[in-house]
Amino acid sequence: MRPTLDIVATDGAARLGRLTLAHGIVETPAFMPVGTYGSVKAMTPEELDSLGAHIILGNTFHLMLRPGADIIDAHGGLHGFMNWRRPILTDSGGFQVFSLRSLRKITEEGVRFRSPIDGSAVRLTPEDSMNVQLKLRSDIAMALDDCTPYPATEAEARASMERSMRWAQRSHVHYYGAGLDALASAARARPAFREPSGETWRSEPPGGLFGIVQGGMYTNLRLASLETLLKQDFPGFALGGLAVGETEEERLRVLETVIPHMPEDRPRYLMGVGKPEDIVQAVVRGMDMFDCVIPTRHARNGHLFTSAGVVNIRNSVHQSDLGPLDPACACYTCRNYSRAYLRHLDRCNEILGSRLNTLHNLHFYLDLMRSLRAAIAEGRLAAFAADYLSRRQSLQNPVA
RNA sequence: GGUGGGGUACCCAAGCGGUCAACGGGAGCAGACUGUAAAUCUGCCGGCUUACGCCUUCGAAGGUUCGAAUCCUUCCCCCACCA
Repeated sequence: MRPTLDIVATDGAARLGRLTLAHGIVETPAFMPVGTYGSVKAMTPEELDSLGAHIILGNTFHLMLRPGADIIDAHGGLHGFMNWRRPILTDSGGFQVFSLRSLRKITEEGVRFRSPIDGSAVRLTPEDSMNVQLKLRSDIAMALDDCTPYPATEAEARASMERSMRWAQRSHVHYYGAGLDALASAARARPAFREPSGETWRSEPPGGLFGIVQGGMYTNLRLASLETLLKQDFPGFALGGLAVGETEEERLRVLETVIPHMPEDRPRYLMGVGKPEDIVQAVVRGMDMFDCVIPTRHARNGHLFTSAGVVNIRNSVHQSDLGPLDPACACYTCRNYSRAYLRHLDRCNEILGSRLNTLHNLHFYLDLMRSLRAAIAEGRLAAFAADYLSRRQSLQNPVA
């Protein structure tokens, strides 16, 4: 099913939308928790659902290496494999081109990696990535891109971007050509996955492919990249290669340059971003979708987001604090446990600590998205954002 | 009572004449983390000091030596086995 976006309301450049996907509707602006290995670390699907997650991420590269696309395919796709019935977006492996750059070599054909698991040689071409994503049957697949590192010279950024554009075209041709049709009919012919409980269910066929704008911090390259992608019929567009070390000013300049040229009727996805204030800044400028490991990873590292700023629950000041993490928070963790207990769990390396912290941080992020959507619906986003950003600012630089 | 093995910083533990304020772990304290090789990583971790550096440490007390955590003597503790 092709992803389609209905704009419900706008407020300045910001949009409130309903993104219809094969496995359900996603209200935008949306935050997508990251579940690299077919699991949003420490969370069950039921918990994600109760937190209000409408869509989550999976990763092509890592799932291809382990357990392999065929095992997931045999479960009717990633949905059946991980028991998550709502939409899934899969990253193409493009981020691993960036994050695993010490283990890979780029050629025109694609990327050759040394597997981070066992060191063996792994090939990932745009066609390989599409084949895997089709087998995962994600609602949204991403084109294989070359995520440009920062800093990069203009020549480097241009070469990288142009390669991403050639790969995007190959991704599109393969995904919508032989791939999608073949997979869709193969999926229809295969018996439904039978769960251990006895319940059977058939996952929907793959959904659609998003293109990814690259070009580093060079606005001319960014615009050229978008222009190239627009020549093909992508149902959505992403901005990649951001939040890789650049300044906020540079990132916002790229957003403000590119967004006005993006199709209004297609979802806009800012990949890998970010901190709560980064998301607010991007929503104000017209972005619809976000993902980031920060809420989940930071949770496991004791770094918790609250209405009064960031709390490092490992710090000794919380040792005997009987109060909740955030009195203003309605999440399960804040309603039931003291800071002293959360610190204790962290210090003892108890799994429950990771779970309660993750529950809280994801609640914080998803609640922020609900607030942003409400503000857009009510036409008061500018005031909401100004207030939010100034409050965050003052929390980071307290006036002693 | 006898024989053997030990006592090192908050804990465990290496070191066995100088390059030792003393390897490693752990604990403790702080920091980092943005499409997850991350329940990870980094720094500090005897005292004073921003640092250079200085001072006090390796069961206790003596001794040998230019120099001792390291060698010798005595003593005090702990462990194992034997009586």
